[in-house]
Amino acid sequence: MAVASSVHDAVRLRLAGADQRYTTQRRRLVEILGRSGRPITMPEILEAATGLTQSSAYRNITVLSEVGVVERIAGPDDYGRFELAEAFAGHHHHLVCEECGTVEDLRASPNLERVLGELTRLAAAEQGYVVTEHRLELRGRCAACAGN
Amino acid sequence: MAVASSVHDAVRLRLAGADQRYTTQRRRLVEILGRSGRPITMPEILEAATGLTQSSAYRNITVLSEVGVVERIAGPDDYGRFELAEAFAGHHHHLVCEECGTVEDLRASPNLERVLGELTRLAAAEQGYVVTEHRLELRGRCAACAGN
DNA sequence: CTTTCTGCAAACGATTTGCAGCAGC
DNA sequence: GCTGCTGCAAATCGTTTGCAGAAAG
Repeated sequence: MAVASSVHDAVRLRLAGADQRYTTQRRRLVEILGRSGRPITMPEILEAATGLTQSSAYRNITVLSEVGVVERIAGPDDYGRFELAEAFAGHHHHLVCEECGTVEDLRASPNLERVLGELTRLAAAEQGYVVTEHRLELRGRCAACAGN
Repeated sequence: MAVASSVHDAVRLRLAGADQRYTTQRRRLVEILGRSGRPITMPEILEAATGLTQSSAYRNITVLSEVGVVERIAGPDDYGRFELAEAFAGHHHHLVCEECGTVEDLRASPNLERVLGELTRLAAAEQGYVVTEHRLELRGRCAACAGN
């Protein structure tokens, strides 16, 4: 399943706004992240596409982060995980397998999200917080590991 | 506010179960983490108590993690953050300030917890996960930074 | 006393960066 | 063509580890 060209257009636009170019390598990164459907590590990114240099991949991930196209999250191990930002991948949460370390996406129903958003805003307000985003992390065993 | 001696007793017990000793330095770490009321970085830990060596502090944090007394979470920057595990600090969530990077604790209302429980059940059902724990991360501006 | 800690200094590994040549616009 | 990107190799920095002396039980 390829990434929609509208996504590429939007990315190009964001990059242009920061005087950045949408190069072959950056396009490939967006493709890989968009296809994976879950946050992936740098080793996984490099494995998914030959021809990417590690240092340049890091540099480009950084640039894409700065223009709000990519988000970096911290996994259970030493590796950072990268995914398309919510504006491109949609709002979702994460399931972290404590056994194999994989991180999966989870989409919640609009109903639950609405209640969640409201309650979090309320709770945080008690401590003077202005909440801009919420992210839920569920830890446990993924289907594959729970079967063992 | 000092850490209750019952906590120290429980920690000593857990350590003893792994053939580990409850040394002065480990006790001091538990004190610091227990008093902070929020996850703190290694620099903050070392600043909070003179006489702690960095390498030993890391080693002891690792040991305390292994026996389930300390938990390590990833903050917005390069530093890991450490806190007492839920068994000692109670169930709570995190507020991450996008401006200053500080991480605060947030205790949720029963209402909010109920919604989280529902999301958890949903995840388990849809993707075959066995969820053991949930953690909510709210991003935004802390009271100090929102005032600016 | 024995085993586990501690401190020091050196090692590690993910990520970053300087520099010279290449590619987008 | 100018400017910004790429690849390479070296640097950075939080964290880990080896080893010899100190402390817990």
